[in-house]
Amino acid sequence: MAKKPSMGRRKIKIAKIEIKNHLQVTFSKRRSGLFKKASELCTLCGVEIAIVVYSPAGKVFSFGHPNVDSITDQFLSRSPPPNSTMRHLIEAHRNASVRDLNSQLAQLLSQLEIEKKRGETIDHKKQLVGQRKFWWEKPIDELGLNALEQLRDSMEELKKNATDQANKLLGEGTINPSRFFIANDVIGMVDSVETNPYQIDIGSSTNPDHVHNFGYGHGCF
Amino acid sequence: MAKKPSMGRRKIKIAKIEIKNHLQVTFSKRRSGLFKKASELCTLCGVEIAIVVYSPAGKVFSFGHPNVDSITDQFLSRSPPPNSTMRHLIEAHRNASVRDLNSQLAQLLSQLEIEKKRGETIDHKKQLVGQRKFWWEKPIDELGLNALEQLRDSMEELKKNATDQANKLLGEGTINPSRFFIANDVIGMVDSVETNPYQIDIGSSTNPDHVHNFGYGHGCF
DNA sequence: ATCTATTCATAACG
DNA sequence: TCGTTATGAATAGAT
Repeated sequence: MAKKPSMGRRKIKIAKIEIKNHLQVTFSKRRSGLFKKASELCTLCGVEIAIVVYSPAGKVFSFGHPNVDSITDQFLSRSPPPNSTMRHLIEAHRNASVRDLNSQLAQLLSQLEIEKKRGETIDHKKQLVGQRKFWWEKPIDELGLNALEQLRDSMEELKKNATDQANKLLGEGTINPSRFFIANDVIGMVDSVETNPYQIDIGSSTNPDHVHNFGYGHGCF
Repeated sequence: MAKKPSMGRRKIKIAKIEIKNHLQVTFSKRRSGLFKKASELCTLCGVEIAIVVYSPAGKVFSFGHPNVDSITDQFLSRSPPPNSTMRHLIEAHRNASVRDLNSQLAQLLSQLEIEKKRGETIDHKKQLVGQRKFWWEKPIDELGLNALEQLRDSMEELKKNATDQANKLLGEGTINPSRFFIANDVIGMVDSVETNPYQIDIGSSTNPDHVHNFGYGHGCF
């Protein structure tokens, strides 16, 4: 056999791939590569990372990692608003217990409100500058916020009770977080929510070191 | 010059680097590498990506969308994908077990992160333009708000499903479900939230003046 | 930060 | 999607 000429890797220009099939392959490969790099960075440097990718098809792929040993707060003093909250949320999430999902959700929603307000502010500026009136704006704003608040409240209550009840049904005298979500040293990857050929192994994180198995599945922070 | 025998790259074990100096260098290098990869993936496949990294020093590094230039505009003018995300989330919620609530929360978190990034991008753009130049670019301005509202709607649905499920669970118990979920304006006493310093006023709805039911929160969601 | 030898990632193909 | 191969890229270690 004279030839096995796989042209091997060839240089490509970084521009949008047009051939759909090709694009799909590349996306898949590079996504894996990216997540792998991220996981390595996590392990090597003990940092916290969150990655979210929206595929062209609208699917969502995400990667997250807990393992936060080094959390200083040089940042806290600098940018107090959303990020610190975020960091807190993530950090807290890693120790999530069933009952705490409640408060975490609350925080999330609070954050949402903040973001929403930011958006409203933008709209408001638009008013000042342009010819936009505020006839529809205010009603909608109030509506949205109010709805949001109610939603938040209800959800908190709901989730609290739901989780409590669920725990009872599951026969948990003592809430043991790790039983459900925790895998502190496990790098979690959340694949697009539906197709999950693989299952994440939550319980047996026997070897924290060699966790390259970001089991495609619901990940934990 | 006779020789420059750098040992060249050597294989390393993927485990936490202890030598701080070394770690810092590696972190820096790999972080940029990661971001570059992300950028390429953005360009090649036209996807949206958000990366947040909390360095061991507590610093925050983030990578938004694409590389600010090429794909940003194109993406911002398009309808945001969050829809499908939430759809999946909601769908997944049907089979939600307590355990899955965790991953869903993670998804929401990620979603929020995206929104925040988007907002920052918008703000940044406004600055560059001079605060009042392109207000006609409504699509861009409204995108964040719109996405947020979609999120809100989706969460309502999520809650609805959650409620159903919770009621189902409670239906097997002795407690009357309606006591917990049927009255949004009567709740107000969520206690598992105060543990968090960043928790904003949970809006216990104790203020009658603010409780308008704009059609969003009647009874259950 | 720069350089080099190597390892790692991956484009094209089956 | 998965495996193979040759090549392009990233980067560990030292300067």
